[in-house]
Amino acid sequence: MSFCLKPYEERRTSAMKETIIQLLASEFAGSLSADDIGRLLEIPPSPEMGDYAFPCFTLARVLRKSPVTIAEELMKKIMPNEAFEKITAMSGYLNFFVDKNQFAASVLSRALAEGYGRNKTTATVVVEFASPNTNKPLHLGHLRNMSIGESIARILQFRGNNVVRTSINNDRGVHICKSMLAYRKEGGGATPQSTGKKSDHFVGDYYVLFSRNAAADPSWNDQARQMLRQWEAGDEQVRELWKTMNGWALDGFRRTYALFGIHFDKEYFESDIYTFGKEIIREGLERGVFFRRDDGATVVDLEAEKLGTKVLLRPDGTSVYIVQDLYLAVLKHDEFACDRSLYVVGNEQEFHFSVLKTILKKLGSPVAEKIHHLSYGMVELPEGKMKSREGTVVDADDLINETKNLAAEEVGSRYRLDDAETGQRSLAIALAAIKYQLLRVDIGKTMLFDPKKAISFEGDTGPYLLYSYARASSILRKAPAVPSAIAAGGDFNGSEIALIKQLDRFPEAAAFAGDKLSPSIIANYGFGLAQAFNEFYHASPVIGSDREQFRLRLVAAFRAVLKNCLWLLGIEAIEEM
RNA sequence: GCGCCCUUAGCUCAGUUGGAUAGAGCUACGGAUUUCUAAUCCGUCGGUCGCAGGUUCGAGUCCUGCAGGGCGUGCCA
Repeated sequence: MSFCLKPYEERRTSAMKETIIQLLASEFAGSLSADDIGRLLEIPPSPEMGDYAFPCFTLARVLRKSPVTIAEELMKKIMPNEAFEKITAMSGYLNFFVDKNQFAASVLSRALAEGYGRNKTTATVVVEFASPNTNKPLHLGHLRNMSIGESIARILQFRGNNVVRTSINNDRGVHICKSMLAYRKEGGGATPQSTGKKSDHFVGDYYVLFSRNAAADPSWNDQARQMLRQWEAGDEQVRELWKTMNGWALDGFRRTYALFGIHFDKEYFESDIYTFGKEIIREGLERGVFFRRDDGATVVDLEAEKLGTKVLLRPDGTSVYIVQDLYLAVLKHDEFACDRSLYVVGNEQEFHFSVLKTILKKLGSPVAEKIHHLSYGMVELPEGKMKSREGTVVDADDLINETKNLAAEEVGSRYRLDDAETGQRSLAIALAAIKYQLLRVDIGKTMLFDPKKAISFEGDTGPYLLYSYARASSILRKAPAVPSAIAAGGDFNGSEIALIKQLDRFPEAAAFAGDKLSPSIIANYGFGLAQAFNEFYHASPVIGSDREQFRLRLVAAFRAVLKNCLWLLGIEAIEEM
């Protein structure tokens, strides 16, 4: 099921398209709505064929005429029209050539105005992402998750929503006890401070140590389970150790979040909420949605929904994971009065979320219709899947630091800068490279991440966008003030028109990205925009040209729109590379 | 076994919800810098859109079947 926000109050299409839609809508009053026409309108394969095209094939049946005839008749009816240079009828298509002066003036004034591409819907949306386990440091998979979560949050904000960023820390359970056990047995009192290790990596090392030991001696697994029982019984020493190590893990995560440029409005902890949800269980039993099985377990029958039978409480009365998720879903809804509640979670949990949603639905909860699993695909390496046991996991901090070092080399080979400036630029470039790489692929798809290519700074990459932005900034820095109105019209060259058309498409791209909850739409649009700019840059000198005034405005508009694209991707724009 | 997802150039990916001649980046090769940042730009090479049917004036896009791959199908989280 696709997820859509409320209808848009503001015009979401391009100026050019809107003009054509209105024109055609008055011609087809009754037979075709403005929406229908908007859907049918397309961009011809080449600019020589027109700026927009309207295919007449669907009308052929209704009007009992050939598409060719319809196109020709329409052309005669519409022309002359001051908005168009000409309109031609070609093999069943009606091709529109817009008046470039009017078009350019309209696009530039809109693109330079405040709020270009935004709208005013005011829904509240909760976006939950990151949600790490506190037993090992963040890895590449978390970086995809975090990039998606932050970008989605920003896209929704940009589209007028009130966005709340949350994370649930999975800080209890047997996997947490594993690193605790290894530390207690073999840590020898070492600390992150004493070893100089980043604290979450320090914790992760003991998780690895546990895995190694448990492989040789399976009794380690029993000891971990024993420790979990002690934890649940409130054993003071175990709780103390847990507090300390969780603190280390969380401190480390927060440093990575800060480095990566994300934050949360609210963090939840599994240890706080895992015992709750009894109220939901009681309600379900009362209503006959849940029932008690012979062995004492509390279960819900989802056979009708083809989801099997789900156990909620074990025979001993302890609850399974989904109960706390039910609780948290309701908690977030009550706490933020949200209209939507999104979960950025990997696609391996699709089944879990359909169960969660179905149970809420059976309970008659309004939350059921508001939650949406934003499922994303796994990240694979050239060698295949990442496996923590085999040590093929790409660590988040390591990746950021290595990419930053490579960016610093690139910066250093071009400019003579002090360390602080080099550090700042290379971090921005590295993050742009990583985030863009992770966001350019459709979120639903499994993606391949080649660390060697991730640090490439050429072509379809984050640094390419940054570089384009820096070039535009450089022109504007060196130029006289940008005029507030177009001084020159006249003959537009191909690179100017191509760039203007690309700018005109931004509101459509932003709206579409918001509808589909898809950062890759912004990434791909932004790349196309930067490409159009770089082509313009080579073909059209700005400063000192006889079209300087107009081109300065064009560069300023480009810079503003690209800056928004970068922001929507969670990427910081820098003025100089 | 069953359910969901994926398959487009050598590689990585787009393809605006069914429209004209399927695009980009990387790789390889060849070019562009007295001029606003060459992390750029231009050109060449590269396609049975996994396979087979179907619907349609029109299919990479929708439907069915098949093949290959991934994920799930826990009283784990």
